[in-house]
Amino acid sequence: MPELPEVETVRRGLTALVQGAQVNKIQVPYPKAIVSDLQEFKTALVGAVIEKIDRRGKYLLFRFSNQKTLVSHLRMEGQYSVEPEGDTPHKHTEVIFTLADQRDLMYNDTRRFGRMQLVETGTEYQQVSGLSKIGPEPTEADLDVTYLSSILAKSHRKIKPFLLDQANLAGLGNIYTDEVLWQSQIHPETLTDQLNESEVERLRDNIIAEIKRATDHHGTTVHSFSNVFGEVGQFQNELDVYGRVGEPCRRCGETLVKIKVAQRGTTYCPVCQVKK
DNA sequence: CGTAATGTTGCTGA
DNA sequence: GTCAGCAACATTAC
Repeated sequence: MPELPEVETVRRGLTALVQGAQVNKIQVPYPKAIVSDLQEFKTALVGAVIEKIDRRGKYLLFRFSNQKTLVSHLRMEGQYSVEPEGDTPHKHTEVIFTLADQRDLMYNDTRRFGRMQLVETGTEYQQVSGLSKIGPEPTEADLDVTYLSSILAKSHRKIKPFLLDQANLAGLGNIYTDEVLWQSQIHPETLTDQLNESEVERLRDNIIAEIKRATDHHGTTVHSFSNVFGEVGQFQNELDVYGRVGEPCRRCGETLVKIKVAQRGTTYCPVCQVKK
């Protein structure tokens, strides 16, 4: 479930808890979670200090003192937690970083889809496939309206899969895409080259505002998301369409419907969001 | 039991 | 080259 606001919430929690901590020992009960060489992963990180935790799109970037960067993607249900050293791992604990201050940083993943990759700091944009062609962050500073307008015009896809494609812009997943399209009054199957100038501007502004608002609410918890403190998000109370199929549209009162677009469940208002 | 679920990658064929 | 569709990854919940 983690989209950009959830990953950013995790990043902030990790920063508060483990920035500056040194790794003493690493256990990997689920080796498939490590995409890069497992031995190298362990030997390089033991003794290293977590200097900083960055984020790009839905990727977490742990910056270590020895010029190594641990790239971590939570995919569907990856979670970090910090426990006293030696606490029993959870059923789905995949990686345990024992810290020099007698705590364990655990990575848990019920779906086992999340992946980690260790790279030389600075090479992550070449080394990590998802980062090599990632689009701009959905922020006022980075998501330029001219850029967005130009790639929309060049594409012949439906707007929903276009927005989910991290190469176009980073950070949106199924939930916020449905929300932003409802706010912008755009049908999810609208072809991107059919959007007019004012629709593009509206879409951009809504994307930026929605991601910021969801981050301010510490993300959305619909199935399992919680931050490193085990706390759920607050934004699920603010959702207008996602998870509200059969309920009335908050704008016009019409019953919201759910369809499949590019194999993804998609909820929208058939009155407010009309196909061209 | 069948189906769907939040993400990403890679393949196939049009 | 572009795009849609599908499978795969592995598990849980309804």
